Amino acid sequence: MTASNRDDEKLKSEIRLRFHQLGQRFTQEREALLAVLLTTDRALTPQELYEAAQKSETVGLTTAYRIIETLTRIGFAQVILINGELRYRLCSPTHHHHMVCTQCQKVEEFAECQLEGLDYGSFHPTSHRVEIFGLCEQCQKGSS
Amino acid sequence: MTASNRDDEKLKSEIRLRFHQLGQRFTQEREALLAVLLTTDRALTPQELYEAAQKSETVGLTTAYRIIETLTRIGFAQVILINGELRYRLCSPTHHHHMVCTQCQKVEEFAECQLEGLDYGSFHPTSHRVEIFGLCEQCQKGSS
DNA sequence: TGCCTTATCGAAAATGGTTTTCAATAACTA
DNA sequence: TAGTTATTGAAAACCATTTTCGATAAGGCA
Ligand SMILES: [Mn+2]
Ligand SMILES: [Mn+2]
Ligand SMILES: [Zn+2]
Ligand SMILES: [Zn+2]
Repeated sequence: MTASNRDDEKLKSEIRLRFHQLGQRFTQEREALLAVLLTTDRALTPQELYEAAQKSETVGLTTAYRIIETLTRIGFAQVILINGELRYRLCSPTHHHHMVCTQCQKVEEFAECQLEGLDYGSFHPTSHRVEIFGLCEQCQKGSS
Repeated sequence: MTASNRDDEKLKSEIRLRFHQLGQRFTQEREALLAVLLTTDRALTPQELYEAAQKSETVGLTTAYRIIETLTRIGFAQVILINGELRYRLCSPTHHHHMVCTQCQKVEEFAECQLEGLDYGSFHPTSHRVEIFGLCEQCQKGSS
């Protein structure tokens, strides 16, 4: 099963380009970690990312933390709080929001955004976050 | 400056009632901690809650953690992720969302919710979270 | 009111996720 | 290919949160 909602090849080359612009090297370890992030639709903990990447390449947990930090900082990943845990998901850099399965941590993106016309009074908004929590199709069947 | 958006007296008695129903005692420590939460409009870290309560009553940090856990579990407080930190805010138990100042951590509630009519496809939604980040009125002036 | 049961408190220790350190290594450039 | 320098990862440090457990106090009841 391939990850949905994103154009993975496009995203991958965008990330490579950005890394290059920032003078970052494209190491085997980063390649392996990024491959994991590109082929999952779940939001992962750093530990999970580390374990998954381990299957194809020897990577350190520290390196998993580092790539998460970098990707999040430059806007290619987002943190999501699910069941009290911080998890990370590769994201397309366009504006979108998330449907989050609280059972398997699958994250589906959706683009509709209803927040534009709202009245915020004297508050000056700069960004926002919308998360729909629930059960994905698979998890509805599994645990009816 | 008193906390906005909530009817603090009403909220306080609701919490007392709920605590009583659960067989929880209303100790001096909880009184002091709750007083802090009721009189601030900021989302606090456990450490900040502890320090603020300390001014009127001797409280342990552990107790601050415990009341946050309890209030969150029974729906009278919510966790918000601000600048990478988990912060907690007393909340009215009615459905609402948040405008969050990323500078002073002030949280204003708003009730409008545009998410009802959306099409979630095969995803089964159970709850959602909407957060508007930005600058409150004070912080706009202060750091122009 | 005073007693008794038991929830609660908090200091200290344990836990565990995340960050820092630093010497060895590998990626890019010329 | 050689040289420069970003990157790696094991180990240590860090620090927020949880657990432990003996002492304390809340609150129901006689
Ligand atoms: Mn996304
Ligand atoms: Mn609220
Ligand atoms: Zn699921
Ligand atoms: Zn502010």
